[in-house]
Amino acid sequence: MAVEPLPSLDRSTLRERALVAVRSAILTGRYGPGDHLGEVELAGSLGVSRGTVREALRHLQQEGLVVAGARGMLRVRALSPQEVRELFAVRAALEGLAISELIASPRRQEAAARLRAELERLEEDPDDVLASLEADLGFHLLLCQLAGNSMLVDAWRHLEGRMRVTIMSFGETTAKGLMSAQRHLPIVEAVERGEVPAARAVIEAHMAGAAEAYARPR
Amino acid sequence: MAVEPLPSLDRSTLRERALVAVRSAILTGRYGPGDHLGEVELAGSLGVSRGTVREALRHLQQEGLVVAGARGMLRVRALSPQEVRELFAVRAALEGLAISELIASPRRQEAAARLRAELERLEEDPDDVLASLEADLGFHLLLCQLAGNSMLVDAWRHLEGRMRVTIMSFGETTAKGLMSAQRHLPIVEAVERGEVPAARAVIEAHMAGAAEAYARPR
DNA sequence: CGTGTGTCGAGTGTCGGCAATACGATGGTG
DNA sequence: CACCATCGTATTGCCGACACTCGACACACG
Repeated sequence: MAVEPLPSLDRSTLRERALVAVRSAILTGRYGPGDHLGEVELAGSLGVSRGTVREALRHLQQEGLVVAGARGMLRVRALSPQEVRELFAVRAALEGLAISELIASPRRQEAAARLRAELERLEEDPDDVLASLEADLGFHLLLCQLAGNSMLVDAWRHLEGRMRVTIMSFGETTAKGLMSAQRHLPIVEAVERGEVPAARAVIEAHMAGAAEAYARPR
Repeated sequence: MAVEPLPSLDRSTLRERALVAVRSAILTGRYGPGDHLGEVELAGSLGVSRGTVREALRHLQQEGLVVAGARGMLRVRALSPQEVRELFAVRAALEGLAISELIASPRRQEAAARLRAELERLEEDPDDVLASLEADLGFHLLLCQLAGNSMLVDAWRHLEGRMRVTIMSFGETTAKGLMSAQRHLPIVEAVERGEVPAARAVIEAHMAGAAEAYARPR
């Protein structure tokens, strides 16, 4: 008799799978900024219908990864240096909120410990840019999540895709120094010390540094 | 011969029109929180195909006005008091950024004047709740736009729908005092004076007040 | 009487096709 | 040679139909 409790099946819809497929195709550079994302082409290569791809593309459009060009054709978005700066400014505002809510929470020290643990992922393999990016964004997302504000997390995620294209569109060189554990340590320390204004200043400096790096023309 | 310069035609797609139709149906209370939004029913009453309605619904889902319930069925979202507080906290963070960027800009006084002009709309007809809501949100949106940060505007708009359902779900009574010009005047004055920390404090107080009012159970 | 099974209605998921539109090539014309 | 009408093509907008899943209910069977 079979006692093995059969692994639960993948319940995701085709639309969801198409979404992650197209998103990661963009994020890995398979499609670069400005490239045209044709419904028929994508539907063909993914092996699904146009309608399905369409919904995925609309989702990405709302995510800001894709913009409508002439005749409603969708293309991979290219962020101007100005927009990159704006993006990081908004992130700074959101994460500034996160850090002050975190500090105000009773679980502050526990949260700081979680963040400190997350930092280790940044140290693991500094040469693997992809892993470092995941660790970096993971750290900042965790910061938002620990603040316990679901709307904040949602707003942050709304920016995530644009962050990723921006960072990925740079070569390895730029990203390297920015995603080190050392650069993130002050954030954790600020949480531990619990001084809100100082903590916000740390976040703002962190973001300002990144913004300038990524706003430089390639 | 016709010299009348014929009004330019409506070039919006059916999808866009379906989107605003469904959105305003929700916002005006035609569908209340928890109500089921069936594709077939909507498609029928709007006179369009299911696919078209579907895209509109997905958009609203990303906007946070609609959530997926059992078996993928979409329903109008109901925000908990906790979520309402979170929402206003994020708004405070965003508009805090707006106000400080605005103050830092060289066009500060001109912007303050624009805001002051916008205030008048709030005074026009304090008894018309709908108009007051438009004027209120218009004022805050203008604040973000004047900051000249497109990502900020985008993030703010991402919250807009949820703001509207929250406010509309209250009767006239609650909303009245909150949307007065008098309550918004300190914001303009803070911009004029140009003191960033004070201005942020004003915004935060403004949002905190609104949050507590709308987080009260009905 | 409980349990498992078939059936049915309601809904969403997915698809392929037709229509509309804009763009570019092509060829004709002054 | 410049200009313009025309046609083909690439691409999205929109639709109707079929397939699948789920939950509720009835029903036979032990």
